[in-house]
Amino acid sequence: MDVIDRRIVDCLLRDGRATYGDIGAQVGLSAPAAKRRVDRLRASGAIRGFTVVLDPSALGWTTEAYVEVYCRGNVSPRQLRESLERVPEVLGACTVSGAADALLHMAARDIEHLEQAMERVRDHPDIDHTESVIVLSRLIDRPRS
Amino acid sequence: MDVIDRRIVDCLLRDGRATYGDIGAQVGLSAPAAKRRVDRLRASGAIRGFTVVLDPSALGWTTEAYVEVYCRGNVSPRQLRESLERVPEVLGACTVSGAADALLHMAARDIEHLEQAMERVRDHPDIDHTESVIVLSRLIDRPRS
DNA sequence: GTTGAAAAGTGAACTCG
DNA sequence: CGAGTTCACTTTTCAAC
Repeated sequence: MDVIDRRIVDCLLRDGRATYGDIGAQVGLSAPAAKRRVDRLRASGAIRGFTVVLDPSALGWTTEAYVEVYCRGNVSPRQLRESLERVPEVLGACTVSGAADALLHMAARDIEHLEQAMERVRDHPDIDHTESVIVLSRLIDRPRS
Repeated sequence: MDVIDRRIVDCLLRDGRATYGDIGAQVGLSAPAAKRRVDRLRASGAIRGFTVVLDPSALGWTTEAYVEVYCRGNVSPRQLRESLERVPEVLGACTVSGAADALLHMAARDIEHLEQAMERVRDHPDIDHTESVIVLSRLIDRPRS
C-alpha cells in the first residue's frame, strides 16, 4: 500500500463508480494498471467492497440514537457482536473505555421503531441496562477518510 | 421511491459497482430501465453518490473515539458544524439530547494523533469542555441500511 | 503500458397501459 | 405521458502480450 494506492483509494472514496480510465488519469496510470491496483487492494482486504451513499432522510430512517450498553459480569466481545448483529437497526457497535461496556449507533424510522429495536437489544441476557442519547440533527457525515 | 427503487438500492448497498444489467436482472428490469431509475434516484438526492468500503485497519486510522462536546451558552448548530468541518479527523457529528450539546465520532492514526485532533476541536471558542470515550474494538460496522 | 475482443453504458426510437 | 423495451453505437473492462 503505497502513495499511489492511497490516491486511488481517495478517488474511489469520492466516486466509487469511477472508471479505471478516470482513476488512472488522476494518478498517472493507464486504465489496466489502475484496475490491477484496485484488484490487488480488494484481494488484500484493504478494499472490502463498494456501496451507495444514501441520503438517510430520503428513505425513512430519520431517527438516530447512540446507546451505551452496560453488561452483567464479563461478556466476551464475540458474544456481544453475535447477538447485536441480529438487530438490523444497529448500524455500528464497539466496545469502549469508561463505565459502559459498549456503544451502539442505531437508526430507525421513528421513535416508536427505535424503541422496539432497543427492546430487542435489551433482550440479550447479559445486558443489564442501556443509556441512550437521541440525535437531534446531524452536522457532519463523512463516509470515512 | 417505490418497491423497485428500494430493491435497486439494496443491490447497490451490497455492491456499489454492480452493472445496470445485474441490477436489472435482480429486480426484473432491463439494463436501461435500471439505469434510468438509478439516475432518477441520484437526481432526486436519495442517492448521494458511491464510495468504496475500506478496512479501517488496513490504512492507518485504527484509533477511534466518541467525544461529547459541551458548549458555553447557546451555540447554533450551523456555527458548530462550520468549525468542526475544518477538522478532518471528525468523521461524524450531531447535536444530541441530554447534557452534552454534541457528539463527535473521531478517527486517527494513533492516540497521539487523536489528542492533536481533539485539541483542534477544543480550539473553538464556544466549546467549554469535552468528554471522550475511546473505542477498544469495533464489533459491527454496517454501511447503512 | 499497449492492444483488441467481449461486456457494459447510454441515447434514441418505439410500445404499452 | 410515464415507464419499459429493443436496438444501435460508444465507452469501459480485462486478459494476453
